[in-house]
Amino acid sequence: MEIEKIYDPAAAQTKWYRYWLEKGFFHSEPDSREPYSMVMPPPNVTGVLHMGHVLNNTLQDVLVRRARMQGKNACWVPGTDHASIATEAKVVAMLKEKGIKKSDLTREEFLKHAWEWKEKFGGIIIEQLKTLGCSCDWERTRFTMEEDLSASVINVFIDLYNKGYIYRGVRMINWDPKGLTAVSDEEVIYKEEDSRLYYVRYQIENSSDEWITIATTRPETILGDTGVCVNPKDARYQKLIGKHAIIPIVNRRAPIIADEYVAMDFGTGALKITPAHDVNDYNIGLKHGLAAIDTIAPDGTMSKDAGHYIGEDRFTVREKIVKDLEAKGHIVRVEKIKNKVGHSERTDAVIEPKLSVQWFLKMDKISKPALTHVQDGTIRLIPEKYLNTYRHWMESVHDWCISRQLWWGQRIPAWYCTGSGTPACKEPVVSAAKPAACKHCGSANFRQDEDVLDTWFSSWLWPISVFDGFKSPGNPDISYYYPTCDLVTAPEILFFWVARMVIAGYEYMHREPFSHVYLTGTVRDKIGRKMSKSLGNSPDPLDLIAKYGADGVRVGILLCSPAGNDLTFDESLCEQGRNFANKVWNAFRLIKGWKINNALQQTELNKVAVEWFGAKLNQEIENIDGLYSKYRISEALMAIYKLVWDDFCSWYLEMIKPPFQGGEAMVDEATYQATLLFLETLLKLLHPFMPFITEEIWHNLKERGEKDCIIVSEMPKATHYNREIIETFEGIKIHITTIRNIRKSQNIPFKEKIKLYAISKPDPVALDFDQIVKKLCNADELEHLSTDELKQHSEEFRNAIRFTSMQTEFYIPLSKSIDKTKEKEKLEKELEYSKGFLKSVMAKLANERFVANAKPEVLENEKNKKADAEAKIVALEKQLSEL
RNA sequence: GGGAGCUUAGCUCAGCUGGUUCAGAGCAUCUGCCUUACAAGCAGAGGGUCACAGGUUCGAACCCUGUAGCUCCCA
Repeated sequence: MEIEKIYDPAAAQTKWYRYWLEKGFFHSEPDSREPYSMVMPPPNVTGVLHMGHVLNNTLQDVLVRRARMQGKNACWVPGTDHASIATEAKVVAMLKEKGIKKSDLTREEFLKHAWEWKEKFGGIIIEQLKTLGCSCDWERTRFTMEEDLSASVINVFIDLYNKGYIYRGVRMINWDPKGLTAVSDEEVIYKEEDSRLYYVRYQIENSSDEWITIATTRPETILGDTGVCVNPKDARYQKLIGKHAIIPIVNRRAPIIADEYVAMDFGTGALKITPAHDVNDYNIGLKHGLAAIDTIAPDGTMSKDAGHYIGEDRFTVREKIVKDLEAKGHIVRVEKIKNKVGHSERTDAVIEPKLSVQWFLKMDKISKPALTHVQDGTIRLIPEKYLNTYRHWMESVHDWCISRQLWWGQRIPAWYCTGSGTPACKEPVVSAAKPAACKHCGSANFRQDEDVLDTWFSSWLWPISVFDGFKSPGNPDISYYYPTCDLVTAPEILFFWVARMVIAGYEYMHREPFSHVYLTGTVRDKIGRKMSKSLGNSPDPLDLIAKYGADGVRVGILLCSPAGNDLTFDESLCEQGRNFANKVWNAFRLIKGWKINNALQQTELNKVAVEWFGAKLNQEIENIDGLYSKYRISEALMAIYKLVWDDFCSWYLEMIKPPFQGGEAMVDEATYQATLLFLETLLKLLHPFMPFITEEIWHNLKERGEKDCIIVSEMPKATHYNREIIETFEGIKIHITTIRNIRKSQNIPFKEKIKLYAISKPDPVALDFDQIVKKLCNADELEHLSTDELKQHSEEFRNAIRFTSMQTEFYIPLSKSIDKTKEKEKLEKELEYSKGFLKSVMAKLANERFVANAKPEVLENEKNKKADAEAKIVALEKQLSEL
């Protein structure tokens, strides 16, 4: 059977993914083995696969496949997140296209549309992950809004409310006028923008021409001003403190107060106070008892309370009010300024600070264990540099605003009595079901809180809820899989999600939810921009997979992803991955083409080659294990890459490659079996990174039983190995490279056989490699001569090229005369370098303080360097004189 | 405004306790090869004032101080 010269990944991908699923290799049930569990950061139901997911999920798949092969009971739980704001926005947009307005629908009708949307599009990303090769336990796929998980969310809310952690209060919140919802602090993105700073003068009450000038970037908020504040130390305003200013347009009298908060050097040093629309103003207002007038409606237009420009958008009003103020002589001047403006992460609308009644989770007490257990190493952040950031946040954590003015999500289980009622009836009743009767007035009429909970309020329970830890505490799954082992996620959501999962883990399981948090970098394009849909600078992963194969894409993304560092992704990396797959394929093709000849004895050459690669393989397994333990995944991949390509293909296979004779390549049994075992070992090491091609070759190598798959094979472990042979071969490699170099510089074609003579004290281990040197240098002879014997060859060596490699002198007799000038130049250059090197070593050794202070090993080393350099100089000088 | 981090070859990055694992890897580049596994390949080679300026030290990519540029987080 002819094997294709170029590996075609497409067929193998569908074939093996289906096979793995059929055999249930991804599925896990608790048993006596050590568990390895991991929860997938649930992607949004609105999402389609992007490069960030590719990176994140490839890493997880590598970890989980390796764990599975190490004999652990591996369980990777996938799922999706309902993403309140994003999904609701999508559904609203979809309805709008159909000509339906959300406001025309009842809550139930809207939710029906939302669920339909979710059923239709919500699974896309999950299917895409399969293309990538993710070995998730799909039977355990969860969704944050499914019935059980929603029940857990509601119960946790009630529990925390009863514990006194959840409260309802009026707070300054970040209002998204486009999404018509509150968003958390973490969902506000500050962008630097070109703005204007308007200097506006307010007349002092009862004065004819006395003014105070304030500076503001938001003149439209003047309508809500209830005070003017100056620094108490500011000499300019001493006489005004305690007086009143008249707010223009609205003609409201507002007290001039003094507070340390005001910076004297910003603007005019006088600050207008709008308690309803600025968080700092709000705090000052509270302190000084100023009224808060809410002048901006939820949709970002001026409200009735503004009294002017009612119903007009805040940005239109900004232009208008400036004109009106100017007309009335209030504008003193206008400056250009750069300031940071908050935008909604979801809708990009400019955030409006707004007073609002919201639900909050008190964070001070509940978050304590989440800090201590990250600091004490129970939970390890990788890379560690995030510890600082984490601590900083946890030490200054704010209460978490958990209500959202949306319909898509878990509705807050709070009920308000609508009976005639006493004032006490206004207090909400928190319970999963509608209360039977009001405790205060006996009414049976209640309305439920309109708001839903923040999506993170459900995903923070994820590592517990996916194992039904709330629904049935202590069930076999939760007892076996919790705490999970690794969590792989992006640093952007360290606080949104990771920290909160830790909090929930300690609150409800009294244990960490995971022991390691691997934080990936951000995927950026070639010029350093974050890859995003809006920029259109992200390739479609599915296109990449079609072009380079899933294995190629996996290798491509991992090659450039050191933990926690951003990665600049370039398509050429996938090409490199594809090329590597092809290399592996061809190594297999070569070996597969050999015929075993039982009449053949294993040659000395093959025996040495097998011995060397066996040692090298074990050394690298040890190395790779070390890299994994430090979560240096891309380095582990590179180590395997080099092991396969350089050591196995370029060195080992070239050593043992049998010649073609009579159309067949014959190899002895022992070498063949050893090589096969090496290849299998390499495939296993490679499997977590390149699952498809390794499984394909695995089954092509020999007939396998139904369940004899590489995915469940045993990961190779390092055994004791011969370090000496590796070291010796490193020297031999240098000889070979030097000889190849000489060939090239002398224009000796590789096909032409050469004779080699070496003058050295033969090293028994090195001698074993003689056959290999001959083969790889295409020499038909390699003779070791003593200095005396050398003399006998003097005639023959008259026209020989002579060179030194690692203190061994070599001679290659040539048929034609050699190019002496070129050779001389090269030797002189080398001599010059060696002399310079010796000089630097001598200088060190002549330095008394160095000799006195340096460690003995270091000193010894310098002495060796000196001896080596001196010997080399002698040899080079001799060669030069002979030329 | 406050904090954290980064700057090493053309590109992306390693570089642990200051000293032979110290200036490295992969890619790209250049040169020669269509050699019976692979041109998606083989064999070689050339690339760096370790951001800059000081300091500590016998010795600095590594430690200290300052400067510049970049990134992220928080307000």
